[in-house]
Amino acid sequence: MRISSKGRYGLAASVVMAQNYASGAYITVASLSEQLGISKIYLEQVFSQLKKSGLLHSIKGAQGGYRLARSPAEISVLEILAALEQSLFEKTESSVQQKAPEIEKAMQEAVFLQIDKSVADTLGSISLYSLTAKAEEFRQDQTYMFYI
Amino acid sequence: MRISSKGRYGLAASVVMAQNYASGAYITVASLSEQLGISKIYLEQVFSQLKKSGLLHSIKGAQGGYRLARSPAEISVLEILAALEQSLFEKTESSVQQKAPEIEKAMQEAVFLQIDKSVADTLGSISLYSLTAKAEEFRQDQTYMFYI
DNA sequence: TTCAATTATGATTAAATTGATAGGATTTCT
DNA sequence: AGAAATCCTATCAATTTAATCATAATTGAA
Repeated sequence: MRISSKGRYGLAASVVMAQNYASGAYITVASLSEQLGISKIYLEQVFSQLKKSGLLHSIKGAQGGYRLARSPAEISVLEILAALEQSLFEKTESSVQQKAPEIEKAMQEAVFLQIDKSVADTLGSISLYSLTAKAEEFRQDQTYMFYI
Repeated sequence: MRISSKGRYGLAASVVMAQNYASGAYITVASLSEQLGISKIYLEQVFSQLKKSGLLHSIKGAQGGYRLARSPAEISVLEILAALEQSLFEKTESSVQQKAPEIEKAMQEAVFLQIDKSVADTLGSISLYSLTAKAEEFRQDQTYMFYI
């Protein structure tokens, strides 16, 4: 399934935020942008949305930046993507309501509702913590491969 | 999750095709278009794709039309939507491969692959037959409500 | 108190996708 | 021959997405 750039960038940036969470430091968009190779002004918009959704806390001005509002273990990938991917979570609208309402109802109940449930279930069960832990594993594997 | 018009139309039309499968008749796009209140020329495109995917069989010319290539019990909603919704089944592309390959890998494995799996699982387990049966239930409920 | 660093916000642009229409070519039954 | 269909390709408008730009507001520190 296609996840938009906004979602992918937001997710990747959230992992870096999680890696820095323990330190309590506030991270600037500029440093994330460089670290991940993402346009800074675009990432600003992404962070603005994440903040609006209550996932980030920010401090303005010099020495300011962003910080996760909660611990990575208490943030699910569902929340992050829901804040950024409209189309992934909006309800599928009606198509043949007028002339064939019984088909419309059946599709809604048997198909669209089920997809939404399973996606929400799947994403809701992945914490930002576990995602970050997995990235950490990969990082170490890579280091080994590099030095052998 | 947003399912495009193509997907919704194709699914609804497939239900009608399933309702007619037992009769062995070939159904025209024109009649489906009227029955469902969908633009005929648009539905033609939808059917062209469904045919290309092997879900429909067609006969050209006068008295021609379309027919399901297999019985509704042997067709899953997954196959129908896969034929019509590119974005639902294309792999999510890379975002931060260059600068943070370990985060990219973790997202792919822990998030994107899992969503794809659960969607495919869910949709693969719904047959066109069961969807049609559900529509039939709703139709009967409606009839009762109408005459009481 | 000024300056630089930073978030915050809204407008703008360009490209891609989607939804729909149009026209005609081809096939086949009567 | 003519009508009824599928088939094919091009086009258009609207929407969404990705990215940029400009600028306001806030704040720490020299």
